[in-house]
Amino acid sequence: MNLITLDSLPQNLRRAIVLQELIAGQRLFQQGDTASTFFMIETGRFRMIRNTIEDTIVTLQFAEAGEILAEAALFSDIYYCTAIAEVDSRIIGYPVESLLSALREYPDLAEYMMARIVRKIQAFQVRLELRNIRTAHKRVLQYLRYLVEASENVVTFNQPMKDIATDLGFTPETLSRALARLEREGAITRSGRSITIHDSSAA
Amino acid sequence: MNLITLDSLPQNLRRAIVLQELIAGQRLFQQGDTASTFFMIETGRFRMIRNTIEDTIVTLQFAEAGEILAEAALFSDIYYCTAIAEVDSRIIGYPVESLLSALREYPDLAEYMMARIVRKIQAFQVRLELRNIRTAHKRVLQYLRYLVEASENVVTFNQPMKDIATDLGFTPETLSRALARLEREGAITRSGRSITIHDSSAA
DNA sequence: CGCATAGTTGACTACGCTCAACCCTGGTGG
DNA sequence: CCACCAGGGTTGAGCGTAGTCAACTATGCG
Repeated sequence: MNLITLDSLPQNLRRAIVLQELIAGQRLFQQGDTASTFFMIETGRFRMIRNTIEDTIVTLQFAEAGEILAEAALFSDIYYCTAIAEVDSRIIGYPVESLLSALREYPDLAEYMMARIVRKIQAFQVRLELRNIRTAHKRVLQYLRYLVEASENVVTFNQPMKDIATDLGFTPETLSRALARLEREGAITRSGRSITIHDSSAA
Repeated sequence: MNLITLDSLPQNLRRAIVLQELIAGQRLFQQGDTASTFFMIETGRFRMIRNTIEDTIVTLQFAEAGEILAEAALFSDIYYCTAIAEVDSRIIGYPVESLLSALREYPDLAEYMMARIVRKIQAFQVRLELRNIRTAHKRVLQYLRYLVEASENVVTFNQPMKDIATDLGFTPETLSRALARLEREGAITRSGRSITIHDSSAA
């Protein structure tokens, strides 16, 4: 949980931050609202959605504990998407003006923030790369490979598989079939909410 | 062309930058190389590719003049993808150490850089949102709407349509059919490399 | 003029989506 | 303790649409 620990923050910023608890289903901010706060998730999970043309709602991403939220708010005056708590969650809010001035004053903080944002770009790049894999079972396998990340070959999900499916750009049915196929072919084995990958080669 | 103009840069950074010319097809850097330089495109266009499992090569994105390249190099020791010049191009290279120390010293520069990176995140988000639109002609139409951006309803392409197709995640054939359908249905009209959109409503 | 490449169009295939039924689990209340 | 219910997950059948392969045209360049 790679947060900026509270006591390492500059005084004036520390005084400005706002802690907030949300229950499942509650909205942190809404698309179109004036953007005055930057967030970091302490516990829980958020779903970022966006209503596009012809009132279809798309899920842009899920943000887990430790991730930053609404980095665009730093340089924009409105939120361009809506954040909904998927489960009970706790977040830290940084008023944009306070944060910006702190970033000017404390190069360490600025560099840390930059690194966080860059990492977020990479996460998007990975997701886009996955979308280029058309066949379901291959995309799913590669997704799992990214998740295990050289640690153990086991990945455990703490969210419903249907959310994994939307994250992958599939319907729950397709994901289910893909996992079944991967298991049948011996690439993975499942037990409960955990999946172990047998061939975790390739980056 | 929103570059950091050379004479507004701090002295030591200005001395460190490296200008480089590449001809079409030349590689700026390669996946796996040690990452020591951050780039900004002055003129031209680059294709970022990545070889993934089973030697399939995917195109992550195209980067145009004015865009930044390899922002991940700032906080990583190797490049995670390969950049190839699509056309003859000119780039500015900033050695990572020089740039990082300049960012610490000059808050304006740091804030500017952060804004650039955040904008890049938003670009990825848009692209991911587009990928959630399954039917080709709808995705293409929405893509065009993002491009026109409230200016005139005309967008002119300076790159082959097959590259637009890969950017959209389609084959050239599918893009061609989608454009033909949109024109047939009266949503757009084409003439040469320009497309005018008649119904540019919706965000 | 000839060649290479991009774009278009057609026919067929393949794979993910949709809709539907069914199973299984966990939680609730009688 | 069991009956019931709701939701997630699985499986099946059929459909729709993008991919694939191929042929053809158009354009630009040597």
